Parts: sequence; C-alpha cells; structure tokens
Amino acid sequence: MGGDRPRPSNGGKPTIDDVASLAGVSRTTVSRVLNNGPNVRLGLRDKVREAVEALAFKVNVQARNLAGRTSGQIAIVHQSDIDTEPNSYYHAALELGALRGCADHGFQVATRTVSPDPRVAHQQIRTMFREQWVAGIILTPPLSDDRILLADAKRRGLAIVCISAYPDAVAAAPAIGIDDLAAGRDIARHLIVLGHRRFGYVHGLAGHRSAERRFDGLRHELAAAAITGAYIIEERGTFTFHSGIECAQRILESSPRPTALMCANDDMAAGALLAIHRAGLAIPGDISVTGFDDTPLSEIVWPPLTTVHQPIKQIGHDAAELLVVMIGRGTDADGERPRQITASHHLVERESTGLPPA
Amino acid sequence: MGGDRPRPSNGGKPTIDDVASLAGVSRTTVSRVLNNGPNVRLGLRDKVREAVEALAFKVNVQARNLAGRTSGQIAIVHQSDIDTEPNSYYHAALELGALRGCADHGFQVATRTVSPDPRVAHQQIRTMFREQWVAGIILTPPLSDDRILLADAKRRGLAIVCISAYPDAVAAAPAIGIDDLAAGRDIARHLIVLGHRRFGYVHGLAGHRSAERRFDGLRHELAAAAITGAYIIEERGTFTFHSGIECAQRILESSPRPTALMCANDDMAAGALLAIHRAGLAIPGDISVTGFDDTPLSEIVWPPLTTVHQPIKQIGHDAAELLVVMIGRGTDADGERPRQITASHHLVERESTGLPPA
DNA sequence: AGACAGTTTGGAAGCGCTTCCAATAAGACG
DNA sequence: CGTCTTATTGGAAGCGCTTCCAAACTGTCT
Repeated sequence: MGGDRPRPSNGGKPTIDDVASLAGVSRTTVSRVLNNGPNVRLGLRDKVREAVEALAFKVNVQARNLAGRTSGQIAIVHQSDIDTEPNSYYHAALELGALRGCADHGFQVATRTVSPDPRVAHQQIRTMFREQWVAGIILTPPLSDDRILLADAKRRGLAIVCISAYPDAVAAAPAIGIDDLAAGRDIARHLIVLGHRRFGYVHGLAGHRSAERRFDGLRHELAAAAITGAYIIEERGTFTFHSGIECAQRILESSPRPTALMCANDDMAAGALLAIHRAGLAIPGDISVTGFDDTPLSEIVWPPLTTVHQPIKQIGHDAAELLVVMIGRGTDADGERPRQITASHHLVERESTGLPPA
Repeated sequence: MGGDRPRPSNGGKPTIDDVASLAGVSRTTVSRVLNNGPNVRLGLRDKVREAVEALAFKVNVQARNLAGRTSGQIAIVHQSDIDTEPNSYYHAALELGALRGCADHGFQVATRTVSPDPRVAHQQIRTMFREQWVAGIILTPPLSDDRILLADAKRRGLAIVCISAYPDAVAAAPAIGIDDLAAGRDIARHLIVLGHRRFGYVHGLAGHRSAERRFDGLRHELAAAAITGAYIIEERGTFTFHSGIECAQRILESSPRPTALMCANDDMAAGALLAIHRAGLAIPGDISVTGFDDTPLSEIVWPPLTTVHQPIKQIGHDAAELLVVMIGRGTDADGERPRQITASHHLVERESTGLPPA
C-alpha cells in the first residue's frame, strides 16, 4: 500500500519524530512550530511545515494533552434538564453541533446541566470551576447572559465561549450567534410590508436577553416605518408550546385583535397556531403568525411557519472551535483572540403569513 | 481544602502510582485490576479496589490510550446527510446520546455521513476501515441492517454496535434498541381494544428492517385477536412528513375507509394528520392516528399523537457505552460480551386515538 | 576585540498509563 | 523432599508529545 509520500519509520502513523528527521531539525523545534511558539527562524518554520504536509502528520491529541498537562477537557453547560424538556430541538441541535466541533479537535467533552434556580446554578458552576478539570466551557442561553457568572469565570482565567449572548456581554467573553436585532427587523419588515399595523408579540423567558432583541427589532422597524396608529400587544411565555397557546389566547381576547402575531420561537408559534385554530380563525386570513429558529417543527405545523432560519448546529460547532482556539495558545500567537462571531440568518417565508384582513 | 481522603503525592489528581502505594502493590498490579486482567489474587484485588475508592481515582484516558496504542477513536456512522433533513430529531437525539456516552468515557468521536446510495456507502465505509484510525463504530439505521457491511466489519475485527437492528443481526454484532415487535403489538392492541377493525398502515423506508417489525406487531396482534373481517391497507413512505401526507391521502381514497391509521414514525403521522384535516375528517372521530417514537413533535401537532415512547438519547448513550466495553477488553475479562440490549418502551396515549365511528 | 544580552536550537526528563519480561511464590507430582 | 509447572508479582521500557534547561549562535555596545 505504499504511497509516494515519505514513510514513517515504524510503519504506522507519522509521529513528530518523523517530521523532525524529515525536516532535519529536532523534535523540540517541530513542537514549537506546531504550537506557534516563538523563536523559530522563518526558514525553518517553512521547512517544518513542508515536512508536516508531506507526511500528512496529525498531532496525537492524547499525547499532547498528557505531556502538556492540559486536561483537554471542556464542558458544555446548559440550564435545566433539557432531556426532560419536550421541545428541546433547539438545545439538542446546539449541543450536537458543539459536541461535533469538540470531537473534531480531539477534545474531551462533558455535558453538564445546572439547576434552573440561579442561586443553585451559580453554586453548581462554581463547584465545576473549583474542581479545575475543565480548561474551558461553553455556555448556552440563558447562562450566556449571566454577567455574574461570566465575571466570575473571567477572574478565574477560565476560557469561556457564549452562545447567542447579548451583544454587550462580549466584553466578558467571546460570543457567537446571529444578529437577533437584524433578524427581528427582517421578520417585522416582512409583516409591515404586507400591511400589518396591529401586532401581538409573544416573548420568551425574561432572562434570555439575546432573544429579547428580536422584540427590539420589531419596535425599531415599526419606529422606522413611522406608521401612525401601529401598536403591539405583549405577552410573555416560556418558549414552550403550551405557553404559546396561553399567550395567544390572551392576545386574541383583545379588541381590536392584532392581525399579526410574532413569537420569540417556533414552539410558541406552534402553540399560537393551535390557539387560533381553536378560536375558529383563519391563518393567515384573519391573522398572520411568525416563529423563530426554523426548527423542523416549522415545516410540519399547519400552516407551515414563516420564520427566521438560524444555523443552530453550525453555531454550536463554531462555538466549540472558538473555544479550542482560545485554549490552544491563549493570546501569544497572533495576539488577538476573536471577540464575536455573527452567524448568518435568513427569513424563511412559508404559509403562515399573508395580507391582513381587509 | 483538604478532605479526609488520602492526598495524592503531587497535590493534583491521584494517579495510578498513588493507588499503588496506598494499596501497597506495584503499579502493574493496579493496572491489571483496573483492566480486569487475569492473575491477581482476590485479596489484592479488593485491596486495590478499596484504594481506588478511597482516592476517588479515575484513570486518565489519554495516558491509557497512549500507552496502550489504542486510538481511542470511534466513529458514528449515519446514512445520508442528516443535517439537511428537515425531520431529523430522531437522528439528532440518537447522535447526541452516543456522543455523550463516548465523551463520558473519554473516547474520541468522529461523526461520518455516508451516501444514501448503498454502493457508494459501502465504498466509503470500507475506506474508513482501511484507514484503521477507528477502534470501533456505531451504526445507525438503516446501516445497522446492512448484512454485508456487518459481515465485512466482523471479518476485519472491527468492534461494531448497531442501533435498532433487526433481531437476527445480533449474530453479526451486538445491537441495542427497543422491542419493536412488542411495541407494534402494544399500539395495535390499544386500537383493537377501542374497537377498530379496518386499518391503514404507513410503512417507512424498506431498508429499515427494525421498523418493519412494528408492522409485524400489528399483524400478529390482529391474528391473535382472531377478528373476522379485519384488514390492513398498506402504503409505503420515507419517514418524512411529506411522504406521510401522500400516503394518508391514498389510504383515504379507499372505500370503505380505515378507521385507524398506524404510521411507522411520528413525522409521517403528523403528515397524516394534515391530510386528514384537509379531507375534512375529524380525528379521532372519523379516524384514529398513531405515530411512533414520541419525538417532541407528537405533543405539538393537533390533536396530540398517541405514540410509542422510545428513549432515543438513552439508546444512543448505551450503544456508545457498549462499544467502549467491547473495545476495552475484547472478550478476555468476563468472557461473554453482551449480545443485545433491549431498551424499554411504553405506549403514550394522547388525543389522536379514540373509538371508531359508530 | 571582548563582554553581555537576546535569540535560536537541541537534549533529556517526564506526563500517566500499558505491557513485556524476568523474578518469585505456590502447587503438583514422582 | 526435590523438581517442574503454573499462578502472581514487580521492574522497566516505552507510547508521542511538551517543556525545562543548557548550549550554541547572533548582534550590540564599550
């Protein structure tokens, strides 16, 4: 099975020593190049890189972690028990992406769940920190909005990446997510262009500051359109299907009824759909409904939901990669660590939105 | 922060040497105990175990893999690109569970996706084998039903665990999943007891042999009930929401129409629900519908689906653990490797089923 | 030119574990 | 009771990598 690339001495996978001897340098030097360490002449650097290329060398992560005394262990921290939550597609996809991202880089990953009670949660997370077996953590919403937590972690020198955090949290830790404000504006504009003036809005849980920006998007867009007589009736749910039903019911009682109902996520929108059907109203004939996230759900409900697509798995994946980079070589390499990554979103128009009733 | 447990010498986490000195044996002996190796006196064994307990010692997986020359690398293999499939909750949950299970044991995991074309898929998987960088793989349906693949892998001595495979595949590789036949009978019995006699059945993709057992369950139960005049109208879909719509439409055209419609998974059942609504029929007044899997979906559609709960994440998780055990110490320890694990399922009665029309 | 600081290299010592191999203890047998 | 097996043990050599430390340069300043 001999290819035409230089063969490693022992017949197996190439090791750092194979690279070293091919490049004509010491093992130490190769290691330095691999880790972007300082003090290697440019010429040598390239020579080593060529050798790496030629042998298709991949560093053995296990050996690296062992030698470097880095645990290679990172944790993904969720709030509450997503396994028992019925509508956890969002969380499952996020975690799946993150897990895959970590796996790609040979990191050990643990998934931790903390209590929904903030007091208990803080305690649990502090304990995790103290144990010091993690080199970094990924925080999912709404943990990613917890300033106290972030500050605490920063003080302890722990690498942290937040998912979908409120923009100003970036000061404490790099974050990755879509531009919720812009996304909110996109969906609001879609509705306004159709002619809607009376809006209903179903909020999610209060702690999720990033998701709240979607509402800001609606407000901004309404202000920008400078429409007289436009207004918004608000209700607050918990991101679940059932809370969507209840919020929508309350909103439907108002008079005059809104002609468009924006929901902070797809699950609540699905609930709203049900409540509206029950009330004997037509969608979108009597009222248009929008969701957020574009989970599989949104194609399956009736009518299919107009929503904003968010690359959830991708976001999880990129968050993991970001964390790996941060742990890799703090700031000594290229100097700057990424502060924020904005993933791209887009409006998905389906059949739950249309012209307002005449 | 000293607890009252013996402290490891270097102040950090306890190592195998700490255990050895506490137990008064050599490092080698501890290693043997840890790996269930042969040739250790019972007394010593216990003493070592106590020391492990006392120190709360956890083996360092990185070091183990490095020393043992085991790659610690395993792969989860799916067919087709689940990232682009809209209804992938099932796959996402399965993979999430497996990923978590692997992570718990410090294994490196890669996720691979192979082509839906069997020819191409076989080729891709062979290539993976040849590269030999995986110590074992987890196969998800319908790959877990591919006899050729299984035989091939076995011949190469690769550790394999199948998820939800057809029972007789156990000869080739251990499998884990629920008892689909029993689950099918459970749901059929529920319908028969309600009084249904005319059935519709929406099959999934033909290759998924395990899922096909759900249909066998219906047949068996019908035979057991010995009802005269009972029959089943069959259609075959692709496990997707849209295929569910189409199959249900065709079934609704038959006359007399079935009073109960069983679907091989929740997504198709959701499609069926839509088709039935469109036909202006009542659920369950005119026709009862059942799904399978109990994905989040089943609570959100209208009416909520009667379905069979399957612990998908748990199955993925246990599959990973099983694989880890297999890789760990082949068969030398307790001699017998587990052949099959049956996860528990249960019927979830919601509002999509009821008495047949008078 | 000599002394010193800063930069670039390589040697060697491990990281925590498995495993080969030699050494010892325990039975089995004549 | 001595000899030959066989079951138990420990010593020591790595696995592939990072990193400490000393050696060899390079250039700068007097």
